[in-house]
Amino acid sequence: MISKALEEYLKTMYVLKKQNGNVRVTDIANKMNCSKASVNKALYNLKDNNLVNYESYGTIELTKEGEELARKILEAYDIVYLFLKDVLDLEKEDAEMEAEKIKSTITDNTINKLAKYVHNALGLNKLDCDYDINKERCRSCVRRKIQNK
Amino acid sequence: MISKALEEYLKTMYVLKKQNGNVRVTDIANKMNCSKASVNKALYNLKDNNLVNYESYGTIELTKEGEELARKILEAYDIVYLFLKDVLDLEKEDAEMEAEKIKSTITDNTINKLAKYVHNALGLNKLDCDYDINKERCRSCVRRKIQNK
DNA sequence: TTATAATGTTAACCGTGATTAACAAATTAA
DNA sequence: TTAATTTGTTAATCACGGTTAACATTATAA
Repeated sequence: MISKALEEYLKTMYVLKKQNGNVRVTDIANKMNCSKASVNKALYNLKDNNLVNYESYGTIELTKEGEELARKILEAYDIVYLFLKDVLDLEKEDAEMEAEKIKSTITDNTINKLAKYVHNALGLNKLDCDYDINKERCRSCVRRKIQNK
Repeated sequence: MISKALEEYLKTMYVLKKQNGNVRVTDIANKMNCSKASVNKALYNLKDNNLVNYESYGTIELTKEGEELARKILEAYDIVYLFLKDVLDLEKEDAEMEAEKIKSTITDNTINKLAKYVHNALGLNKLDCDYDINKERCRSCVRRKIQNK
């Protein structure tokens, strides 16, 4: 089990890869509002956990395992975000911030139950996830999560 | 704003006071599964924040401010717990663990919205019983619900 | 092609929250 | 009342996640 902090780095790398096609220390640092030194540390830590491949000054690549975990983290975020925004009726910005924190603390089981609940509360066709990275992936992952239960 | 770790210590002190009538380093350490040294540190840290009164080898007393914060923390826990257990249908033990973590990360605003939602979803007393940290009504409403289980 | 700029790395450091181990103080039992 | 036990304190240390500042490497523009 890696730390919540490392999960955040991994998630950001995954998103940047989808967005830009590549992943760079500077971009991660900008996105996460931290120093490049911190990113560098995190990078080698994730490498030790077999979640990224990396050599000094080289390209950052998520391993298969790393990608799976990143996707899982994003799915959790999506579900919590949807709940906060569309069920609890939080403002978009608040929902984003809170989802980020909550998704880092709860178990898979809770996420699953929440997904089910969100699905029922909102209706299958209306799963309107406007998480800005990748609408299709996000929507389908939430739907899949829900339908599998 | 004190840290989540310190909030936990404060909460535990409040509960022990209610339970035993007094608060002791050893009891806190046992309840929180940590060393007495850690409790001691936390104690002086809370003292610096005017949340407890304490002198070496003396009795531990929560200040007015400390009691208020402790109550607020417990209220947040109750709301989240109720949601997880009775709305999401988690097992009691899971709901307890998850509520502990979630309540430490979310804002008052989210707690308020969640409280409102839980009240509606479970058909608790009055709709005008808006959750509010300072409203005794609401707290007792939720407490009653929890204790009925 | 070489200076300059951008990018990435490393070392030394900080705060927080935890630990253990040795000690001090207070309480309890003989 | 004194010895033993329990309770509380302190110092030294650790891991983690972060920082800055100096440096190394790579990329880019003249």
